[in-house]
Amino acid sequence: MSNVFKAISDNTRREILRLLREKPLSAGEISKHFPVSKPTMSAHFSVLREAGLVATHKQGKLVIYQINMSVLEDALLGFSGAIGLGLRSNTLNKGNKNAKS
Amino acid sequence: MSNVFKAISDNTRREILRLLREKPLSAGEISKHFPVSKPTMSAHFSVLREAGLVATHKQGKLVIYQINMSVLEDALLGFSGAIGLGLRSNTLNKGNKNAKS
DNA sequence: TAGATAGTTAGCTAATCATCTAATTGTTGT
DNA sequence: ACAACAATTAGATGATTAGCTAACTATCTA
Repeated sequence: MSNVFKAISDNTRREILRLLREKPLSAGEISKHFPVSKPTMSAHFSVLREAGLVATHKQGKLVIYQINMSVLEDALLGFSGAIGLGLRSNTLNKGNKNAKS
Repeated sequence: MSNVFKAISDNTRREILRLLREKPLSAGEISKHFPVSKPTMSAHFSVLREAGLVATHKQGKLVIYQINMSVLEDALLGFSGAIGLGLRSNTLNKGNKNAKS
């Protein structure tokens, strides 16, 4: 999906995904790590959500963001394959896409 | 490198890389595959070149573009690692980054 | 119910981007 | 030297983008 590449073309959004690698985080917790306004962060979240790279659920007044590894994997692997770059998914993570390590 | 992700965020540029997978091509040969003007294509080539994704050499009046697999591999693998997505380089292609298949 | 907190939406701006046409540079062949 | 061809540069334009402040919505708690 082209939206995935647009989404990860921005450094702030790549950093958001990196933070989400550890564990799901609320919008506010994520925003603390960046020197930009909350509305700007919210816009970044929208881009990531529309690309399917993150999923959300509400928890009280918090909105929890969670990374969606498979969408990222599909895009990267698909592109890598189309280009003839032989990237492979790590079999250790198969069926455990959100593994911390 | 952030420029790599910007470069591959555009569909035309991803297609250019896909064409270059087969073999090095001149600017004109590449341009034939796209419904945009030559100057626009030239601008796309600049973005790819500045990201280090392609290298060029002149051959008479032709400018030959060649894909640089290792830069792409480094960026994708680096990001994949930072995010905790366990992509690995295909060992079959080790030391043969420009392999056709 | 009122105040505080979390997050998004609305509306704006400056910068970047993809695209175009016209002009320029460089190379080859006659 | 000149015509033809390949490609880039110059310069303009409309669209998208990342950023901001202000205002709104929703939830919790005192």
